[in-house]
Amino acid sequence: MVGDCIEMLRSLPPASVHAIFADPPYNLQLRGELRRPDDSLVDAVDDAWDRFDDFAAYDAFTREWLTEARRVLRKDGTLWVIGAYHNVFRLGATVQDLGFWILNDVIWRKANPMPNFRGRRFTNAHETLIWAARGPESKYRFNYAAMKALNDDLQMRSDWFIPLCTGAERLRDVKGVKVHPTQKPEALLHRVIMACTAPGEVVLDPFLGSGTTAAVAKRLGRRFIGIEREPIYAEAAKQRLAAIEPIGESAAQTLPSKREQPRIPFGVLVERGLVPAGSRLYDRARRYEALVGADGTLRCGTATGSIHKVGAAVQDAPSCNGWAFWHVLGRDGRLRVIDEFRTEIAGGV
Amino acid sequence: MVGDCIEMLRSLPPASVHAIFADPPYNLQLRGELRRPDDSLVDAVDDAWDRFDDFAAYDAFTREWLTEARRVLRKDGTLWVIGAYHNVFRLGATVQDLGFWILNDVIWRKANPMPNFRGRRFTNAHETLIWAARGPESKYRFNYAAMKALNDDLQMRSDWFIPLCTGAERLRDVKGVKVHPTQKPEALLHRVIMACTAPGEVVLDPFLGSGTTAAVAKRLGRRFIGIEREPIYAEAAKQRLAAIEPIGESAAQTLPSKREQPRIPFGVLVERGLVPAGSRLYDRARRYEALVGADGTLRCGTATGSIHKVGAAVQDAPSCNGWAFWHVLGRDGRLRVIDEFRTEIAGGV
DNA sequence: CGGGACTATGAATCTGGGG
DNA sequence: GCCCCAGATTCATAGTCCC
Repeated sequence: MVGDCIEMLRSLPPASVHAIFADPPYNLQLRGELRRPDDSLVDAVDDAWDRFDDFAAYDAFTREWLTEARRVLRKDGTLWVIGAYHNVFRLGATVQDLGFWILNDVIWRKANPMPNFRGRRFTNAHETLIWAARGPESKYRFNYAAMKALNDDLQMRSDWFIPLCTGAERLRDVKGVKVHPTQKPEALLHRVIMACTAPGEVVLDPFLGSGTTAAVAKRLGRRFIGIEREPIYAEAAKQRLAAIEPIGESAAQTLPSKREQPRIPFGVLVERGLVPAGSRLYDRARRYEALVGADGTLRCGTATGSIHKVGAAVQDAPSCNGWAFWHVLGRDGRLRVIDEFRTEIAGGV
Repeated sequence: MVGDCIEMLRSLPPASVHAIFADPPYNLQLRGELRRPDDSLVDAVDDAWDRFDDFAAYDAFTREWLTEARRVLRKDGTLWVIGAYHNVFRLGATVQDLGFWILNDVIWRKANPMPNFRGRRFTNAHETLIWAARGPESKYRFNYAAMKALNDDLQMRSDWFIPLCTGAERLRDVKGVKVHPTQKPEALLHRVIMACTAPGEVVLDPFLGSGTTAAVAKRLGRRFIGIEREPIYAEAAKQRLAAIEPIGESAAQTLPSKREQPRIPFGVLVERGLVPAGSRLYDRARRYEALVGADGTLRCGTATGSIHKVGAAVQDAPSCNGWAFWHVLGRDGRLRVIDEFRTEIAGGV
């Protein structure tokens, strides 16, 4: 969509998108007035009013588009906002004020940042992303297993090391001039979209710019909505998108976590004779021995109940994952954890 | 000084300190107990000093102490504030509202953060520091050369990799219980104080806690003022300080900073398009063919998982180095082992 | 004394589905 | 909306103990 971000957002139905990625401008034009860029503040007078005015206008704009974004976001959807120290604190505070629930702040560590030429500050080598659910109680999606897989089977951390967008990926006009001043790298959006969406879900970018969000969403088999006010950027994004081929559906899937897999009650193993009623289960150290009941319950001393309940009871622990705690004793004398039987019949229940 | 931060600040003369380091309460909002997967209980920060009724109360408190801090700060002085996503956006916005001029936000990347035990978010692996001058026109001190020297003659970046405060540095009582829940590492304060002060200048910490700021300031030959409300913490800091010897003025203190391992997950090659999602990998004999998923996993027959796990599964082997096992098929029909792509990535991850 | 096994712990807004 | 309960979930260090 080409047009003003807030107007376009208002035209979208409520609770309709699964994820929002927003890269708002920080020296933006408000209602036709051109705001001064930061370095034009040459006035030596320490004029606090003036500064407050600027911040207030920016905050009002932020509040307005974030309010609409929240309306458009599904209950279980999440919001990503990216910014730098000039604006990210105000963004984050407004995100919280509007009722979003921050899940993480994520640091994009730039592999190749621009050095600080005057030697008066630290090299500004990162930007900050805020990841938030619609509210504190939201059942948001987080593709934990996929993120872990993406990071060589270690939990993904909140600091991401990703190069700037350069080379062939950077959109340039016929003269070789870059089309957009702050084109985001596709690798960044790849991680964002893989983290919190499934194939076919809808990703919205209210400040589309050169179209990185839409490009990555399309390639990963997600649907997308992009809003951009400047026709030049919108046209560049359109052309860019036309050349993108989605990867196959299988490759676009996120590794399902155990929680998403079909649940198999222990009783099914008993019914099918994989763990027969009347047989015995043991913990790893063979300190405890439990009798398998025909109804899928265990008995161990005075404790009776589910594999989890009895596992917790014998250990005097608050809870226990019985699938990982209990074992079957094989004929070779080796213990086999009962969780393995579940995967054997994962085909159907 | 032992006493309320705001009252004590009011008692200090205006424009009298060169640098302020502040680690205010984070206003964590924890809802219940949290257990590790092994059922052990996480020791939460549930102290009364960290509880506020709502954002408005926290903001009012922030505004009050920052106002006094600004009054006490010299015109050429700078302010450091540290926080996490719970509070840092509100802190930063207030810093700006009061007229401070943000110079950098700096990321403390934790070498050994606590994992996310429930797998519902990214590992919270960093905290944010805000570095600000008193105003836009301030002639603040930045020891550029010292920072560059501290960083192997490269400009110091805005992301700092520093371990948590553990081991002998961590203050403990006679029972071995940590004295303060959030003691900051001396390495962090070393860099802060070295960056923006000269020997003999005054460093103020309005939330002294266990006294890290004062300890490092004393060792580096800076004068210091510490304010702490809790007598227990104040007493611990006092004892800690008594044992500190200032280093000689000419001493070239080098940090025992640990080099970080440039580990490159396979998923990064996928994100960056070096091995695109949806493409195929082969073993050397081309007996097996695997599909590359967008999350950096492979799919080959029924096997799904990391390059190592799938490599092991197809060979029916206990383990496998996927970097050496899998290859990309080039246009010339030649196989290229994926390990070669790792070396193409500059820097680290 | 070295190495391996085992344990402890760190600013944490840490579950979800069915009845 | 509330209650109940199945069951999913951890990484880097430092310290201790034992062989």
